[in-house]
Amino acid sequence: MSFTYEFPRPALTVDAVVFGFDGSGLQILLIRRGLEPFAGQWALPGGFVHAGETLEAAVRRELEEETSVHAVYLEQFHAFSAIDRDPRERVVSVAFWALVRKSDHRAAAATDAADAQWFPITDLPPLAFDHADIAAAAVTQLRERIRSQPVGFSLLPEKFTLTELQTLYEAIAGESLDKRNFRKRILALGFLTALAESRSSGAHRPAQLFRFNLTQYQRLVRRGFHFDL
Amino acid sequence: MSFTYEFPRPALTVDAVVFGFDGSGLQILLIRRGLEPFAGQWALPGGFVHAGETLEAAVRRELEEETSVHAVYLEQFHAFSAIDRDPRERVVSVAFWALVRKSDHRAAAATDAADAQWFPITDLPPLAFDHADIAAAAVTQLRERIRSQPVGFSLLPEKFTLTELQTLYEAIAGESLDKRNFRKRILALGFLTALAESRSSGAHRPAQLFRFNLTQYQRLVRRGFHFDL
DNA sequence: TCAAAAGTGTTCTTGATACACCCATGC
DNA sequence: GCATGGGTGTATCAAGAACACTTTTGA
Repeated sequence: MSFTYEFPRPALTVDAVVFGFDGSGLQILLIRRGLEPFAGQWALPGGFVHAGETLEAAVRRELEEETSVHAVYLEQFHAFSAIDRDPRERVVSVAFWALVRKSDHRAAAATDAADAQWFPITDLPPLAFDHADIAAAAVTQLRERIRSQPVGFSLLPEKFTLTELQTLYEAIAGESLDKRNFRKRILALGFLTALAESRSSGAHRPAQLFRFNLTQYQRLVRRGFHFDL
Repeated sequence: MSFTYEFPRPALTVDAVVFGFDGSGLQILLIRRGLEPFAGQWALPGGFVHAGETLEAAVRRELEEETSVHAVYLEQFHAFSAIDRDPRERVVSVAFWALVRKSDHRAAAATDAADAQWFPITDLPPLAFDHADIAAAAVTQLRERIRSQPVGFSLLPEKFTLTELQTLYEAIAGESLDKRNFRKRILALGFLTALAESRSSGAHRPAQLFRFNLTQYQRLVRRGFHFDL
């Protein structure tokens, strides 16, 4: 089956910058390319958009095929269209960033099949195509987004401690925060629910567990609520 | 000349939501479609992306061809990919929003060639395709953006009064602002330069003119400055 | 009993808000 | 001299920043 067109069309792909959190730093999921160009190099997961699927469906499919991770949160952020970004032909790529709960995904966490691997954002290998630019843009977006949207929770387990949450925010912001002020502010927002449980992890006082209360958050938003940390 | 591909490819277009300001309200530039589908209906300017041009180049070309306006500011904001958004074939469109100085463009202001026309954002006609969604998304983005980026100045003449600037901010935010507080805040940001001139417009005290000082703004940004009105 | 992380309040400073009158001009 | 929009200051309040010690547990 082949298709004929009047004018040459740019091909359309999607690429995903998948973020994970290992308890101390932010990471990105990369795959090792098998084929030329850039064979053997690390790249973002992604691929061509099929004619019958939306961009988001294409990203989800590619993520499933190439890395078997399930993104909790997925958001489109920019289309990259430099003329020579792919040496083979003209390709425009719509980039997404995604958040994954590594804790939920034993499979994803263990995607050490040598062809998919997590890398700390502070220490990425050389990337194929313009993927380094795409990854950098995604990090910038995530940094901005976390200040005003409750996206961070998609990187943590359902139940988490305030210290874990703070560590995550510090990893994304790239600066350390005052413990008392962080707790005051985040609790004052009113969409964290304290659970009856706590979790002990070593020779010290166990930590109170919390979860993100989505319905409460949505109720606040409907009342015109918005925050800026 | 025709081109053959292995798999059907979604076509790629760009669409532009062009904002202008008439001194009292925000407006969007629309064109009347000549061809089916949606012949005779209003639509956003835009069209197919050629193989040798970036997305931004494609928008600028289409804007020039269809409306002869020159966008001072142009920013990509979202790719729209619903399967059936174009009844003819599969089309993915990358949408941009653009800011135009109507005051500079006698031509653009006079694009009343019946096939391109300004409409107040509060009173848009029915639009072709999913263009109403695209326009709504652009307005949302502009509202958010103006709070933390000095984009508004691209809608005003180079020289403007603080009252004009305030009226613009009020039109975008959709709420009225306190005159003294607005002036205090906007001047405290430190990137407006007071000119030696003033402008009189009727039987009252003439207004001081200002201009946006781009180099000063960039200097501030380099020092980590950011604002949130 | 010691080490290690969890948890907690107050003071001070800064920025946001609310608010009312005089000024310069053209008619 | 009057109507019209331009221009200015202060007092109050709320939110953010700085800062150090006690608690609970396991080893």
